Amino acid sequence: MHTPNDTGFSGADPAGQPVANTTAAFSPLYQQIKGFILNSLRAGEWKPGEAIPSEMDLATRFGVSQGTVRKAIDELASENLLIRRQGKGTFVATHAEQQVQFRFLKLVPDSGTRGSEGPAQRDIIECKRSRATADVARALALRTGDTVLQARRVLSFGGTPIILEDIWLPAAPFKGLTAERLANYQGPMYALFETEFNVRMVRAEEKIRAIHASSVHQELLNVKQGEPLLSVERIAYTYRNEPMELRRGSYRTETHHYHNTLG
Amino acid sequence: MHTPNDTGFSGADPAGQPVANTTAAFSPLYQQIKGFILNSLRAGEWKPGEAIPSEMDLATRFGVSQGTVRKAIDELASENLLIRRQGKGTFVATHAEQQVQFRFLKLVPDSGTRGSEGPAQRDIIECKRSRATADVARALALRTGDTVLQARRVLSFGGTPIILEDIWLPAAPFKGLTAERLANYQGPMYALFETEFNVRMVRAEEKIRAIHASSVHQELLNVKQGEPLLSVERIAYTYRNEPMELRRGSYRTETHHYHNTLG
DNA sequence: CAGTGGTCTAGACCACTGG
DNA sequence: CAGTGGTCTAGACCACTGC
Repeated sequence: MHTPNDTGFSGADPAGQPVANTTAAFSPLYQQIKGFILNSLRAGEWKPGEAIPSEMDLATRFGVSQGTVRKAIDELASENLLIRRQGKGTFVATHAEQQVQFRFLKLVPDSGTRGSEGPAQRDIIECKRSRATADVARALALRTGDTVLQARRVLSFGGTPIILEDIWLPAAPFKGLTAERLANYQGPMYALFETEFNVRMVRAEEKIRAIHASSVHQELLNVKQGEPLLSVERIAYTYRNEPMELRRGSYRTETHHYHNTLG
Repeated sequence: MHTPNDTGFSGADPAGQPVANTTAAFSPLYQQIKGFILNSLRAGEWKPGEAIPSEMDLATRFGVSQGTVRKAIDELASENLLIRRQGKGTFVATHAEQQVQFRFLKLVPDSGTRGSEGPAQRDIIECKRSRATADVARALALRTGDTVLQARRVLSFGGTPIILEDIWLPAAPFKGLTAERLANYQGPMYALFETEFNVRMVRAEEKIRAIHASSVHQELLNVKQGEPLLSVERIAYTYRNEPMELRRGSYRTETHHYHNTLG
């Protein structure tokens, strides 16, 4: 890395020594740069919302050309980990931005543009410590019986309760999280996780099913038992690809729908 | 385009004459190159599965450097319109590939890897010409009463019927499509559209809801009336962003789920 | 071996932001 | 105005494919 060869390029190991590309898998320089940047992000060297060093700065630091750093940043930006702003710099992505608000909430009003009714009303029903059941433990890569934080909330749009969510979090990284903190925080929950607990969600997987409304749904979503609901189970992952949140949502879909784009 | 300036670069209009970047919106060269390639794709100049000219070829053709063509192709490849194969060339993407089989079918078996049960069994229930209702017309950018092709089919996995789909197509581009053609074709439906009708689907929007099973579902999906089903309404678009297919699916989700990744 | 896409460099200039 | 990201070039060499 610090001793790039002048006669073109060849494979180099992460320690920076150029090596013959014999048995080792070929790894482009920019992938290695990308790895270094990713490690800095994981280590919290640059906080969400902050600017990272300029491309030229990183280029001289790594002993490569600007174009190579650029390609590394390009990929991280396309993965929504960094945000480029011409003339200003490159910034660590954060959930505390308007633009990102709806990347993880796919339920939208039927006819129109989302946000027409303003942000959702959020009501925390409960928040308690409990023990992970087998399925919760598996989802969060914990062991059965490990302590977890469990929260339940209702999201309402235009005064109508639409979403019931049960959320499980591993207790250790979220030490100190209380119902009050959750209830009083203005803004996306993932933004709170970032600022208060240094946990950044970067990706999530959702499994969607159709279910019958239960008595719990009847009570909290004001819907008749037996009515069809969308069941959305989400597992959210951090920089390190660690599962950090399990979320089971029940969505009413009479006036809203889950929107997805296939590309 | 054919007269690039030596002293760096500046804006150039689509006709190829360098212009001062005064009031006109600045458009990078590679975006214009991308536009030219896209137009060739739309015109069917290169068919799905075929190779497009090499980067160097296109570069000399457009009078730009290889890197500029490369950036244009990069974007088209990231949009799944082109596929790069090192050492071989760049190819027009096609639905007749294993890799693309499941980009538009998000329903997967609950526990394991998909395809474990092999490809789905497809049974065409009916295929007829009809008139577009108001909502179908709106979805396909037609006028109410325009002729459409309407098909209904059931997809079964492991012998169990799981999906009921109703499909609407504008009659004009699909002239000659019959139930036999649909029933006898092996492979994805979108591959048939490509090869037989020169219609390539590149993107789709889906709206997902939970609904009650009707008597039709009871009959064709072997599910009790009132059971919850996933309702998936899809509008698929072509190169030109024209809506070309409306598809209303009903998914059983006892053993399968709709899978989605949030990035 | 030639031809393709893939990586990398050095340097130039453009567009945008903010002091 | 300086500093940042964004575009573009010319040329070099590497990795891969297939004849």
